Amino acid sequence: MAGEKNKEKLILDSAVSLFTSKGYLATRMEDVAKSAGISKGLTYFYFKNKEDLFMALTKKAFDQFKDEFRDVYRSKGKSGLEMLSDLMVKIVAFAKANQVYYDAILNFLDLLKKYNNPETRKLIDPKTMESVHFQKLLEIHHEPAKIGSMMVSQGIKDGSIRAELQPEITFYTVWSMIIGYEKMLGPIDYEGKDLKIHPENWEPGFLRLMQEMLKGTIQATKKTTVQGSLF
Amino acid sequence: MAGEKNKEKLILDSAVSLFTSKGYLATRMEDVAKSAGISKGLTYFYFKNKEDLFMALTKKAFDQFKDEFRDVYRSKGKSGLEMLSDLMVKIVAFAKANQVYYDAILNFLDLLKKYNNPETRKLIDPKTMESVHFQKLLEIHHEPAKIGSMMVSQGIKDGSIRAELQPEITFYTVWSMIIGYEKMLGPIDYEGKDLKIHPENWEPGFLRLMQEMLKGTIQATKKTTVQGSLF
Amino acid sequence: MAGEKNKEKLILDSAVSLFTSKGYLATRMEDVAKSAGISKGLTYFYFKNKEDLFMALTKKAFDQFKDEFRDVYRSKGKSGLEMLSDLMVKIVAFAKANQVYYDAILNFLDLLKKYNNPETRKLIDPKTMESVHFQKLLEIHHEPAKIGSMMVSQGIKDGSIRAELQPEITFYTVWSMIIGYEKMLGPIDYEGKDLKIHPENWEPGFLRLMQEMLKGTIQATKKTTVQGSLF
Amino acid sequence: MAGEKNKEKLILDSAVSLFTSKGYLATRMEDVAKSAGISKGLTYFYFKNKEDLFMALTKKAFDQFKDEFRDVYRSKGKSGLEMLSDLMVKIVAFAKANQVYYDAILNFLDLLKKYNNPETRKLIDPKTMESVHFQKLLEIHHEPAKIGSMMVSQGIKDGSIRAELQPEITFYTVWSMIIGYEKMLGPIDYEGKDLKIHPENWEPGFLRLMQEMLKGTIQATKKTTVQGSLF
DNA sequence: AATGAATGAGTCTTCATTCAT
DNA sequence: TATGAATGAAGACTCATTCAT
Repeated sequence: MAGEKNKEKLILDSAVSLFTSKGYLATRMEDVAKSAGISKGLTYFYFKNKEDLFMALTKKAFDQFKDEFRDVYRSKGKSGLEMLSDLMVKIVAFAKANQVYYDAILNFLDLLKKYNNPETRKLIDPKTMESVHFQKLLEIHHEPAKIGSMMVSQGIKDGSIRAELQPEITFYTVWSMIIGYEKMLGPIDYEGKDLKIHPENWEPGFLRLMQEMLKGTIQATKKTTVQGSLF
Repeated sequence: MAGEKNKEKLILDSAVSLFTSKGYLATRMEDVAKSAGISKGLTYFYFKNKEDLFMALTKKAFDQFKDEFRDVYRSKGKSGLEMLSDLMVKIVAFAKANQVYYDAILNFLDLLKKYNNPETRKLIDPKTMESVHFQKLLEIHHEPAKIGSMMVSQGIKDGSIRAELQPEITFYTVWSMIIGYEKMLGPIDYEGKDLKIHPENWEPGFLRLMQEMLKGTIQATKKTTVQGSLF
Repeated sequence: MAGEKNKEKLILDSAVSLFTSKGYLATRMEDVAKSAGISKGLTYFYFKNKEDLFMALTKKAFDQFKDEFRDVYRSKGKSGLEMLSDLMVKIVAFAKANQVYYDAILNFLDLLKKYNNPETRKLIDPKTMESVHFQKLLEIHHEPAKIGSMMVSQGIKDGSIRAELQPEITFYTVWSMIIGYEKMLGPIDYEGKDLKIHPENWEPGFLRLMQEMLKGTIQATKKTTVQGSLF
Repeated sequence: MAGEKNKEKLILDSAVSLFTSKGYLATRMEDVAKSAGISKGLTYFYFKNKEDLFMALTKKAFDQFKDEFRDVYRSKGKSGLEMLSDLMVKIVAFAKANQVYYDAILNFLDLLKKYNNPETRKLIDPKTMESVHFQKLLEIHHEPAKIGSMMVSQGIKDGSIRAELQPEITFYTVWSMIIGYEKMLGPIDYEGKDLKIHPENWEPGFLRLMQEMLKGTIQATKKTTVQGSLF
């Protein structure tokens, strides 16, 4: 159709779509090609192999993820805590709206853990290691976190976040909480016999804990609450 | 004879060992059989298929996970917060010592998320759905969380944890933080240009945040700290 | 049909048949399997890969080749020169009757040349190097030559071959001549404008040269000629 | 311009270089193009396909091979046997210095054998048959042999080679011996348990046999030996 | 003459799973 | 229970070749 512009993007988009509906493993390169309206061979012209394609997708995921961070950081007239709260909302929304991207990011974090441990580095697929996009990711993956940390710094400066907190550590803690939260949605959604927890019940509690963790002195008066719903 | 149950255990142990060293995908059923010293065919006598084997492994992981919870809960003379703190240490240690089990548990949480969403339930491998062990897991997976919640209740009762916290929600929040923490160890280990964070730096901050989240009134005087190192 | 005895042999025979009619490259593993009446997978059960199958075939070729040598060497009442002459006839006949085997042997000689040169050894397909049959061939390939050399020794002892000749060197020279002869049949068969050479013309001259090369003192009287036609 | 023929030569040279280092099969047309500094498409402008390129290369090999023959034949003041001896040295040197060319020549001889046999002619790749260069080769391939035969005739005339030998037959026999010699270098290099033969040992014996095969009456007095080393 | 994106037939290879014994 | 030969669907990847520009 109208998609003659960028073959690379076309392939990537097809991959996202197919990974979403069938999963990475169940998606064959030929499916991707067909869905993109091109030949199988051309897919290999643009991406060295399936892993490389997935790493390219992951790279795109990180870029987009970073954009979300940037958008929040650029918003005027917000305190650091408000930005951080907004960011949390955005991240959760991003995870919901772009499952494949979000999973790709989490998968990359796992890769990173293996990569950083000499013992486990060899477990990483050589194809992955050789991917240019993987190498690029190694360079840029911390960028979102960097922006997130800047939000915390901002919060400390404007008094919305406790002064004694260390920006990077604080941001990573928040992010890790969100990641855990996302993972936890599985069991939380479960209708156990004795344990009746639903996201709707968890949400406010989770949020309150998080905010109290961060709140600085100003908060007592201004009484900031998260804008929009996290969930 | 007494041999049956042993064979099953033998297979499972072999699987754990191989999944650890090569990963689930790279491990072939034949490898498992060979490592267990039995024939390929017999593996299929004890486990319907590879997915079923993995679900059995996951079940075992949950059992062992639950034992850790129980052990902590049984310890005498500890406040709720102390138990929770001990539990955190135990979980992190468990994750480190039993990577495959821990990954299996996280994988099950992902499955659960898909399972609970009618839209995504169909993405679950039919082999998984048919597994007896998967069905069993659906019944018992909340047990660890149940014990964890009891610790929070205990903490509220003994004043070590804020009274206004809801036990289940609080426990899941704590657990989700630990899960996120684990996931985050990948990027945290990274030596970025501007962002110099290492697990050793993150640890204390993460812990403090967590404890302050929970601390009740007693704490001011008793000054509880986590026993042992989380990491 | 009746071929239920030895699958390995069945596959090998199918391979020979197909390599003969289509060539090694043009023959797909699936063809071999189909021709053998088995599944593609089973072919890989018996042979690691296509190269391995080819090396197994080469091994068989050498075995059979060696048998020809042994048969000649065992023949009673023959002088060394007569045995050597018989052998030449046999080799040429073998080459004609078992083209694939003969080509496999020549191919192995090429491999050997590469293998013995550290500079070119890396040009050998890793699959070939890893083949058990290739390793076996490295051990046994000289056996035919050993028997051939024994024939020369015999000839020197019985006076049918010049005493000053060195057995191994002489045998290898003879064998190399046969190999060259075989290779040369291509152009010799050609109807050039100026050069009218046909195998029938070449044959006697080639033979005479060869025999004169070897003849000892006894020959003058006994007037031995090659039994049967070389060609 | 003068560029056309240069491009063709450029491609051919690149092909030789790559075939030498990686082999024909492992060399992709794209590699050849890249190495020649041109586009893949242009390669197909100059050569119909990969086979055609290889046949062009073979043609060049024959031309160069023939030049070697001519050079020897032109040398003044040499007897026929001396020329033939010189030629042998040259051929072996050529094989060593231009492996790809030499292999291409041998490959052509195999093709010729198939071509001359109606049964096997159909086994030749149609691409090869259609190649202009292959057709040309059919016409000119005997030229080196023609010159070689003239050397033998010369030797017979000047008494350095036995009068009873037939020139063509004799030359082909000599050539075939050299071909066989080359092929045999593989196993000869092998350190067998019982068979300790090395090229250095084989050389003199091989040469002596060859010379005695040819020597005429004059030789007894003149005592010609091969000039330079064959190996 | 020259480019290089695009094609797609062609093949090897893997491995979970079955089943006759 | 136990074996392991046998199956066959599935899929990644290559590369000679074409052709619009």
